[in-house]
Amino acid sequence: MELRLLEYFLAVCEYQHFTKAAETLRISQPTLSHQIKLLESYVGTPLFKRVGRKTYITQAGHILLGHSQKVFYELDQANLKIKEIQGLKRGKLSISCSGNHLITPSVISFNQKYPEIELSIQALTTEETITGLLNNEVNLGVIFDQIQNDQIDFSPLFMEEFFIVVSAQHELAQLEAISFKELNSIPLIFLTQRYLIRQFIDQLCIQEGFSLRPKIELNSLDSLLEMIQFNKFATILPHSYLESRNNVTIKKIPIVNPKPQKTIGLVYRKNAYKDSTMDAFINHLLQSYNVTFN
Amino acid sequence: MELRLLEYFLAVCEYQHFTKAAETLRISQPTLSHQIKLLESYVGTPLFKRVGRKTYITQAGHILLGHSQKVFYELDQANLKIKEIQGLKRGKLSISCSGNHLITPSVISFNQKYPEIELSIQALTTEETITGLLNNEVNLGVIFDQIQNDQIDFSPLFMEEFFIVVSAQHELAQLEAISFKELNSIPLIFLTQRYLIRQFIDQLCIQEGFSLRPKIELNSLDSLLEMIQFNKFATILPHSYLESRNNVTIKKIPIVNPKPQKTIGLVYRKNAYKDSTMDAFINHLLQSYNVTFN
DNA sequence: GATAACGATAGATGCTATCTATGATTGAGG
DNA sequence: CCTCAATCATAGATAGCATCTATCGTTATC
Repeated sequence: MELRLLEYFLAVCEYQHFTKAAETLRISQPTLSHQIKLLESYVGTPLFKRVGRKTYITQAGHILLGHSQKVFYELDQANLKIKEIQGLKRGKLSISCSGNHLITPSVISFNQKYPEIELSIQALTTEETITGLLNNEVNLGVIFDQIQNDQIDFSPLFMEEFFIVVSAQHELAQLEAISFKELNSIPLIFLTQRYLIRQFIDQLCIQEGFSLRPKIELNSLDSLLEMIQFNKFATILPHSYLESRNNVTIKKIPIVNPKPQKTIGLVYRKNAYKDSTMDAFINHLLQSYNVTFN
Repeated sequence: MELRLLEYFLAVCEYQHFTKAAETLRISQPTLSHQIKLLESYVGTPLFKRVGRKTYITQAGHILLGHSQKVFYELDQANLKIKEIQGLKRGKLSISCSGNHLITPSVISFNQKYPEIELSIQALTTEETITGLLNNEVNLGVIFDQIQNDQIDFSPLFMEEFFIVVSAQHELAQLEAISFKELNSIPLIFLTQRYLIRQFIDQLCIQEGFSLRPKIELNSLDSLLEMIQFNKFATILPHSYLESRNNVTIKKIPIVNPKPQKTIGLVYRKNAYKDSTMDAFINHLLQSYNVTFN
């Protein structure tokens, strides 16, 4: 049975008159009669009582009428909601990032602009983000670069710089800058090797001819920051994270020669259809960091 | 947009696989691809994300999925209810009769047999019943005969006999029978001339050479019965009514020579489609009165 | 790098919704 | 009682579209 038949049916119900209904439907009266007959054969019972010049709806007709109206209501609703998505009045987006701090400001401004769009943000490792993207569990990722996967598109957002971080009472607190090599002799706490930040710094150390030996390894930036407060250790943290935790009791010291920095970028599935929700968020992020966007 | 497209869409959603969906739908894969594309052009946005060998549902697809399921639910419900009507598990019937007493026993037994069918019964004059039938406000009527309307079908149910009725203390209370002519000399109360019973008796009187002059005219059988209790008057009432008001304080006396009687019959619109509800009630009535039914 | 899996595309075909013309029935008016 | 207009049903022709088979392009997998 087809929707067209139900449309015809509703028109006949409205006018209780085949000829008038056919006119409004812009079809010929024989066609309408024929199609209603077809519908009646589908439901197995007459829907109208044709007596003389008048047409009445039968019991079965009344029942079908009610449910047909609901059918069209559902279709209208679906249409409306889809249009809302296209107009950014509705939507969902699942974002994965290597540290919430990377996108927190953008997320807030995006939500102010499009308050009806639901954002789900989770901090995951770069690896987890990629598998999430490939399994379609995640729409977007924000990660450090170095991705070599031809399924994934990468767009640079900004350059992340890494600082030595100590408490204000630490012996190094007054230094203007620290050269990279000095890391070899400073008592450090740092992230575990699962983290791309750690891997990145480790690699730089090898290039500089030594290897990093943190006194303590932890698996969250927040834990590192907390440990710093005991005045004993230094650690290395990304600039954007320090911005998000504007903490006066700590001191950040630039590292020089070489300056460790890394591109932060947006990743999503290559060739994937970007619905308007995703498109809007991507553009918003690029705009936030003054990246030219297409 | 057609329901077929939604069926195809649901199948693809279920399997997330065009070829498998096409197989269960018993159509070819190219047809399915083509039809889904058509649906996507109708809703104005992709419903599936085809990436490599895998197929994912888009946001818009999810929305359409939910509403499509509701659409099919509504259609199922309509179908179910219509089938229930045909199986007499559901239904409505509007009945008009010249006195509820004519069908009370049948109505009760019908309700016991088909408790889910709603009956609306109203006592109206024969004339009102006929216009009700013609205006489609009433499905069935039970009336005294004499109907001359080629729009209406008449099926006899039983023969109604009319009795002289007096209180047990009335001076005529002991008579075995009264001849029709004696009505001329008995102080009577009777229905107004709007009633077919009255018209019928009036006509018989004229045939017998006199005219009826009731001392009081009333417009309900119950009022007549009440008046009788004052021992002063006699009245004429139909047998079926007296059966329904089994009142020991009154006495019914047969009228003879001629015996006034009248066929009670079932009326409904000629050529009208009789749905199963109506058919069941008609057959039930005919059976109740041992009339052969077709 | 060959192969299998899978969806998209192209062109042919058959079903069916649609049309016009006409018939049948009904109701209103002279 | 007859005629005419209104209304829905029927019949046959036609055109549009869903469907098919054959084939291509791309993507994983061994």
